[in-house]
Amino acid sequence: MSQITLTFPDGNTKQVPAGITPAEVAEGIAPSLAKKAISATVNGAHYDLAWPIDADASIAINTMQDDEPALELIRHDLAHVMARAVQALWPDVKVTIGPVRDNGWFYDFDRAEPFTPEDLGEIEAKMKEIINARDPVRTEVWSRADALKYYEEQGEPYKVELVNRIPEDQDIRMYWHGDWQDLCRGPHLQHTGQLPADAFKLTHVAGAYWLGDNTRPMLQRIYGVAFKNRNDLKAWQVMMEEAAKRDHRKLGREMDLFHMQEEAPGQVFWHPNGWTIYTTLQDYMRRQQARGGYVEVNTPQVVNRKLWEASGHWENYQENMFIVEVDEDHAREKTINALKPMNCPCHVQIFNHGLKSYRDLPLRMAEFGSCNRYEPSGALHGIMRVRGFTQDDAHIFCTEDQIESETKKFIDFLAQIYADLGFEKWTIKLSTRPEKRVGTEESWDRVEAALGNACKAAGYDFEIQEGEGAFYGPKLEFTLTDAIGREWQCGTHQVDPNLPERLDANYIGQDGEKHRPVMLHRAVLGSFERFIGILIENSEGRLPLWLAPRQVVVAAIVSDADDYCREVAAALQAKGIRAEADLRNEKINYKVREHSVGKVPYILACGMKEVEERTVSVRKLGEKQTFGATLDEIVERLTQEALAPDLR
RNA sequence: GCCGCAGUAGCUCAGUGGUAGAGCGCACCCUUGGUAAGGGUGAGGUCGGGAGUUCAAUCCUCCCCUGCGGCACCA
Repeated sequence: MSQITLTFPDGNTKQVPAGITPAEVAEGIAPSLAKKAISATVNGAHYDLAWPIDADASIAINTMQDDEPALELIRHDLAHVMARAVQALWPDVKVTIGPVRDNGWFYDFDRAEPFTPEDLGEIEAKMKEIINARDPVRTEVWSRADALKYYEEQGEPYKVELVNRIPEDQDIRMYWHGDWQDLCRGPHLQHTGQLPADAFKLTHVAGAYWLGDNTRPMLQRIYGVAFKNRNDLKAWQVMMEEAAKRDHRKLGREMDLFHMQEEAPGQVFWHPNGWTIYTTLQDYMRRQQARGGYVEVNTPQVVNRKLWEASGHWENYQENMFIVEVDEDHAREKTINALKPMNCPCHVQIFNHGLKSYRDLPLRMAEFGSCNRYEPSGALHGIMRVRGFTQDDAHIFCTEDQIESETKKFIDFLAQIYADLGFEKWTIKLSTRPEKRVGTEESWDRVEAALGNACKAAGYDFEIQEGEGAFYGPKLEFTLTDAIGREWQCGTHQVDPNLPERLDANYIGQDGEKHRPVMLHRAVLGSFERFIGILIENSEGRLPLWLAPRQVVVAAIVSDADDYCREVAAALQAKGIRAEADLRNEKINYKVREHSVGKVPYILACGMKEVEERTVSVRKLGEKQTFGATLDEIVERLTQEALAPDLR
């Protein structure tokens, strides 16, 4: 048998027979390592301990100390253990697929009856039995014909389909957990006893389409989470509770920001507090846009179908549009209109009004554009996914040569805004040409390169999302990370040569001839509704002072201080601070608690001591320690602190 | 849109085949209290909407609406 050379992480090499398995390699190093081993990393690929190595390779034996392979295997093996438990409890259930995802895994089953929460408890118990049985995990490579025959006999139609979907040149691998078997590419642990019986939890059940295709049957999906040990599971549970505390729907109620009701699904009733955040943010964006060289416009809500036909929305986007018919009784003839789902066609109308010269380009046209989209009912979520919303939208009309510099300028613009709003960490994704597309290869080459170059020029790396661009052009997506590590895609920047073509936009070039401009669709926040939701969740309602709807409450400790409290509040209000006096017949404890729960950044308490000294006792949100300040000092301090970041 | 779950006072929730309760909030009274809930009294509900079963429905059945968790969607 021929020899191969294995290279270990410490640089040592060893001659071994070809076809050796990582399990044997581990055994050769130390029997204790062989026992602890969970998998191997061979030439960078994750290997099962039972897979033979046929050629020279670098190898590292993994144990539970190695986080990434350990979690991958724990979650993946638990997916199989769960499927086995389900079939043990309900033999008629058909198994499908069960990948690792997020902090755990899911597995989809075909079962007439949905699973109940009680079922989940039973499944968990059965899984623990399986883990405790320490069943060996075995792997075998089967022929396609054998696999098909086996699954047909077993009555597992989904597995038959999966086998048929495996590419011809790929091995068909079967894994046995004890006497239960599943189709899987592996790798897996040595035996189920390596799984942590106390560090996993089945979380919920949900419907999911087979292969993610809404024309295929809906299956029952069970989600689970798993970690290396019980403490990590607990940490995850704490994290989930933290996330629940930040829920903007809950905070929106507690802070009296907005409400929604069934007569207007997917639309927001902004209360005074919430609307203050909204307008403050909008004022800030308006100043930024003015600085960024944008002109602001405003366009109609209800627009005749003819324009949507011309723009292509009628054909491609009608499902998502609110259609408005005007009846003969009211109009001379029946017309069909739609609420605008996007602003771009209207912006082209403004561009087209009057002749444009190359000297007008780039023309950056911004609108706080109120749009309505008939989003599918299941998609609605608080103020994050709504049917009526306002975008911080703009379209940059420019030449193809200007795309790169305009893109860079936009990235700089967006970076400043994200920084001002407290988001330090964000990433860029570049989506490239999809399979179905318009335009020449050469123009896609040029435009994709322009976007990439602009990112680099602005000093940012980007990740490529192959084939995820729009049919008319590539796009950049800007995703920010919030305080608890969740990601939100907000900013977008899309190159569109198509709409100017469809709506016949043109400008007169230096040569005196008509030319077609390109449009860049771009947004920084996305929508005010969603972005405010993100701001709330990111800050847990503790918005920075300049954005807080109620910035200061002046709370009277005794009623003899009422007049002074009014005076303090008035002095702050005179400086533009959103201050109010709380003169209610309540104890200071009560007032402090209520305004703390209400996330008011500053409480200024005043009793007779403060009245006599003309001071205030300052309590900052989240801090137990109070401090004293004179009236003049606190007015000066808060006036400075309450300035928007761009006005400091 | 699809699967599952839910909808009772402003909020959080309990409850029953004979039309309903708590805590918080709200109003009024007492209390003037020094940094996260002082005490008392009171008002407040077509039990999401419609239909059906029943002597009787908030409760059982069906349809619809809305919300929640996913899936799909996000030209």
